Amino acid sequence: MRERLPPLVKPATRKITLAIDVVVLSPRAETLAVLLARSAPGSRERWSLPWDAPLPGEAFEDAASRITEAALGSAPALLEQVGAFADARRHPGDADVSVGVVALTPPAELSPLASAEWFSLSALPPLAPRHRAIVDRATTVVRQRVDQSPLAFRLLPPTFTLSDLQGIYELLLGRRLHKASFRRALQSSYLVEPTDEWRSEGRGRPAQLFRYAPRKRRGARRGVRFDLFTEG
Amino acid sequence: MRERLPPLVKPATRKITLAIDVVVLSPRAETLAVLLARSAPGSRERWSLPWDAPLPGEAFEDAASRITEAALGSAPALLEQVGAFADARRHPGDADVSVGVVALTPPAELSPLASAEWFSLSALPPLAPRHRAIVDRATTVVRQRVDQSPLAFRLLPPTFTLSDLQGIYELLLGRRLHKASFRRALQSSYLVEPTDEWRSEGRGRPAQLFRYAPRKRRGARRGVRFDLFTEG
DNA sequence: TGACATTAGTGACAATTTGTTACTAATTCG
DNA sequence: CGAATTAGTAACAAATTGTCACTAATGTCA
Repeated sequence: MRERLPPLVKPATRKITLAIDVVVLSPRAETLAVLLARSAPGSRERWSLPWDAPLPGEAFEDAASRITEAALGSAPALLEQVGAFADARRHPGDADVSVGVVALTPPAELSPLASAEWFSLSALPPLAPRHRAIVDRATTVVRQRVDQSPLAFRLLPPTFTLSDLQGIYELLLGRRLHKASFRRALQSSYLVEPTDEWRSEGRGRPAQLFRYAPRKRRGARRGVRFDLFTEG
Repeated sequence: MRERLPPLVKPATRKITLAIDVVVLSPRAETLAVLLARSAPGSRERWSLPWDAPLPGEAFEDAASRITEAALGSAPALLEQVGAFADARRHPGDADVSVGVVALTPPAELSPLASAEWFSLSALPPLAPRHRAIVDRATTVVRQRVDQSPLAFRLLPPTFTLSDLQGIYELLLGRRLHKASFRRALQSSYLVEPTDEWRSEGRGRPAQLFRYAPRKRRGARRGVRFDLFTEG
């Protein structure tokens, strides 16, 4: 019904190519690992993040889930967008713009598909510059969100010991935590509940298994922390 | 020199349109205000976020700065990307994908350009659904970053009183803060330094003016806070 | 002029949270 | 069996944070 008038602001006329690039993270052998896909022969780098163009009408998260499944064999436990990337840095498929997504998945019993392999975050092979930037951004985002969202629980099986959980936090934060303090904080957060199962892991006292089961909490309401530039 | 071989993974072939949509925020009359641009006659909504397609080769931040300047008359003090948006929600220019950017600017003495106007965040006019989503995301991002990055200082003039600063934090956090605690925390953060100027603001004791001048700090190294789902 | 309202800035103490030590418990290994 | 190993916790010390009550410097107005 409404008339078509020339807009004051010019509409977006330029067409560009878009890729979804996924950083799949999983704990593996005491470190965080990234899933990389073998590149086509003749590519400049031998490995790349799993990526693809979104299908028409497909949401970013759906595309990221599909891409992860194609490389890993199963869907990830959590997806989160980490931003759009368009700097001059080269993309393996020469996409003009990339949307970076981080995917978390618990340690897999199964291997990834033949064309993909896990690499420790601290020992990545050469990647296309834009992929390198997306990996860096993804790890930063994960570290920042670790105590505002239940990320850590997505990197564990449905039941886990408190030592397992602490290990994930140490992996993500990159530093050791104190056992008693960690458990006390967890206690007062009402995020987990005990199951009646115990797991005997080789030697030492068996550990009780817990599950992620967040309950209502009295809001904390603290003052400002000015956690600016926390270095060292 | 390297040969061109057909890649295993299909390259991104589909072309799409891209817009940069900017949420310009500024404190205004005791609340946070957003800068909106008057829409072209015949548009479905009368107001929209300032937006445009990026120029060829132009970085997101540069585009956002240019777009802000076109609506506000001056460049913003800080820009931060808040993510890519591609859900079915309608964009005023029918862009397939939007990159949302939040821009912060101190309270302006000057009015924005004739085609733009400030609206309180709590009383926005109807916006295209995708713009609405970008505004919501931008405010969430700003609230989350407020104590990890010097956002608050970008919403103030170069010199300001500690009461001004506390007011910005209260605006951003949406709750009152305690004066003595706020100042003590600020003290130990080494983020501001006093000038030798004082400002008399109507009645009451004059306040000393400070400037943002972050200095080195011993890293805090706290344990995990599990600040999950802090509600109420 | 001088009381008082108003805003800035701070000292001191209480309440709470966090860091740490040192213990007890339950298991495997030899 | 005792030593080694991992889980789990009590108790205290140290640090941080919440709060109150105060002092300071101005404008207002009878």
